[in-house]
Amino acid sequence: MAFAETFKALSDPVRRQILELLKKGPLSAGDIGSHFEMTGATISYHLKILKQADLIFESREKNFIYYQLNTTVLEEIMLWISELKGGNSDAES
Amino acid sequence: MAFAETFKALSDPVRRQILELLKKGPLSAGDIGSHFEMTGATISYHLKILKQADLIFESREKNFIYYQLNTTVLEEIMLWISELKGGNSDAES
DNA sequence: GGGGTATTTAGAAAAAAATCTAAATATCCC
DNA sequence: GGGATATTTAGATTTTTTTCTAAATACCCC
Repeated sequence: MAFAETFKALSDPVRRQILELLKKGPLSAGDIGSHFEMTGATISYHLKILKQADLIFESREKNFIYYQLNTTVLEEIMLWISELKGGNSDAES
Repeated sequence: MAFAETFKALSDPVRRQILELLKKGPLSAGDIGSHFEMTGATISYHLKILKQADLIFESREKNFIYYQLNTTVLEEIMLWISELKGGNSDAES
């Protein structure tokens, strides 16, 4: 159940910002890092969390690793929130 | 910007479960606590986080404090996720 | 008012997460 | 192969979060 993992991954501002950066297209770890005031190691840590949550995936090319958004998991989150908003749990009248 | 707060609040499994309990209707702090293996103080802590994130609100009655879901903030989260999925940031063709 | 129940607050302890530095891999390209 | 660049891993430290116990509030009802 990677569900909890996804929520955890989304809870950090840096990681959300990374996702927003990737919205515009794939970026290398270095490119991503250049947007933040932290070491590459820390960025790598955040990328690992996002990867484990299935929110991003990587593709290797030349000497770089490019990361891109994986939106499929976001559907699940949307569904959960939607059901929370939706009201009663089983059915409606 | 309570946005980050909301994500943080949603990142904890206990708090998500509390929200799910409240989906069925208002509950007192004690009622909520009876669903978990933790002290009332800890439940109170989680309720405070949820309250600060505007995910729940309380109404006092008799000797009890009843909590209920506030779904308005969830819209914002949905929107954010939706835009992340949606692709380009400003508009569509 | 005063005992009783419900909940919160304060403060400390334990657990988890974020960050750094230094070193390790991995891959490119000459 | 070997130096150069990109990224990750390991381990330690700092910060944040979760949890507990004990005490404090708050409110009810006799």
